[in-house]
Parts: sequence; C-alpha cells; structure tokens
Amino acid sequence: MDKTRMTKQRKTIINILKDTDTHPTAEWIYDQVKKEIPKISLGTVYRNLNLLAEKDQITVINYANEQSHYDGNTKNHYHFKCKNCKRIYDLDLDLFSKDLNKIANQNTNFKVSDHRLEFYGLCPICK
Amino acid sequence: MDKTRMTKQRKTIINILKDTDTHPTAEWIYDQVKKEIPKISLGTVYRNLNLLAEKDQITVINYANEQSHYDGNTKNHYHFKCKNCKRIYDLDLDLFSKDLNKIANQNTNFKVSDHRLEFYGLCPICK
DNA sequence: CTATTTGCAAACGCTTTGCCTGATT
DNA sequence: AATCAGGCAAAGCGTTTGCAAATAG
Repeated sequence: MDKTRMTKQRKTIINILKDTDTHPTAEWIYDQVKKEIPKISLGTVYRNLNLLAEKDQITVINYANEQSHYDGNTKNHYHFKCKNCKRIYDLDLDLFSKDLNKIANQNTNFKVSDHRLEFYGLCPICK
Repeated sequence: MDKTRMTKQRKTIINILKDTDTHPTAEWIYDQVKKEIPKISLGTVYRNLNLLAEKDQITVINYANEQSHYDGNTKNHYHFKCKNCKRIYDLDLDLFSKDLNKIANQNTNFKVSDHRLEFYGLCPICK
C-alpha cells in the first residue's frame, strides 16, 4: 500500500503541473505555489517533484543533476543508455536522421533543423 | 581569424576524446590528462571542453548545467525546444513511438525499451 | 497516536570564474 | 612583445538533506 499523504503542498504542486504545458522549472513552480502557500519552501517543491517523478505521475525533462558527458565523435549518430550499468553506447541508425526532421517539419509549424534521439534499455552485457 | 592557441593541454584533451567512445565525464578526462600533465587543473579541462563544444568539435551529452524542467503530461509525446527563446513545446508525433523502438531493437543487439526524442529549431513566434 | 511531511538552513556536487603567472604565436 | 591560456582556489547555482516541529490518516 501507498503510505504517501496528500498534503496541501503536494496537491497544489500537482494541480499547477497539470494546468500548464510550459514545462516549468522547480523555481517557477515554487513561485506559483507561494501565491497559495506563502510559507512553502523550495525543498518541499523538490521533494514532491522527485516523488511524483518516481511514481511516474510527472516526467523530468533534462535531468540536471547528472554530470555532463562529452562525445568526440561529431559524426551524426544516436546514443543508447543502459538503465542498469549506465554506460552510454553509440548507435548507428542515422538512416532516419533526415527523415525525422522532415516528418517533424511537415507535421508541425515549427522550423525543425535538428533533433536528439536517445534510446534506453539493457545492453548486451546486462541483459 | 581564430585566435585560439594549440596548447599541450588542449591537444591532449582532444586526443583523449578522439580516442575513446566511452562518452566520458570531465572528471574522467581530467584523470587521463593528469597522467601526461600532472599539474593540469580541472578548470582547464572544463574551459577546453566548453570551447571545443562551441566550435562543434565535440558534443555535450546531457548538459548538466541547466535547470531541470518538469512535465505534468504523462501521455507519450515529444518535445521541441526553440533555439532562440528556449521555450519547450509539446509535439504530437507519437506515430513513430513504437516503430522507433522496434527499428532500434531489430538493428542492434541492445534490448531497447524506451527512447527520448527532442527536436530543435525555431518556433512559430521566433522564425 | 505516529509515521510522513514540512520549513529552514546548511551541505553537496558539478561547473564556472577571477586573478595572476606562464606559454604560444 | 602582446595576448591567449593555465593553475589555483573561491564562488556559483541548482538540488539535496538533517533536524525538529507540524500534520494527515
């Protein structure tokens, strides 16, 4: 059973997130919640965001707390990250590369020039 | 003209990056360079990595230095980031979603269960 | 009641930066 | 010789955490 409690802090954070499509930062959410709960702390916002992400009720875009990784290979290629050992592998599927941009351009009104595609799962060693 | 100088620190960092496909962190690179240049500082490694990335000689995988962004929409969807205004938009192209995993599975020996795809370019407001 | 959550503030970890010295062109 | 780059250490910044007080169930 789930021992989590629905505090007014948590409820407010969830509502704010469900009501926007601006993909906000913790700081922005914090500012919004403060309008309703002036004494809320930023730590509480982070704790709740992490909890919600763990329960897959929200998604984290660009997890900022990892180290940066660098790639000396500038040829266009994709990456695969093993969920188990965290290793990053190169993937040779540039077949789509141009197609993906084209499809995105044709189906939206953005001027798409680039994309980043990353796969996740288990590598040969871990599976 | 390019006023950058080819120091032995810079040269060593480039060589190390070109010689590996492990997508290392700054710290790992630092440890490698130290074997040749024991007095090199971590700051120098970072300065060079940033410089090389700016000149597109290397790629940064997951820029750790940005803030995290959160998405309350758990429906499978892609994102578009405007290079100019930095706004993040939703994109409705889940058409491929399953296909991309399938293709990756068929063409590699990884067990692919997931992926993240992000497009870049100019949004309607900025273009 | 009592275990979970909060507020607060301090700590953390990665990255950046200021200052001065050293090296490259 | 002039200016770019490096070393060192401190600062920056987003995020996490320890602790005591508050509160949901």
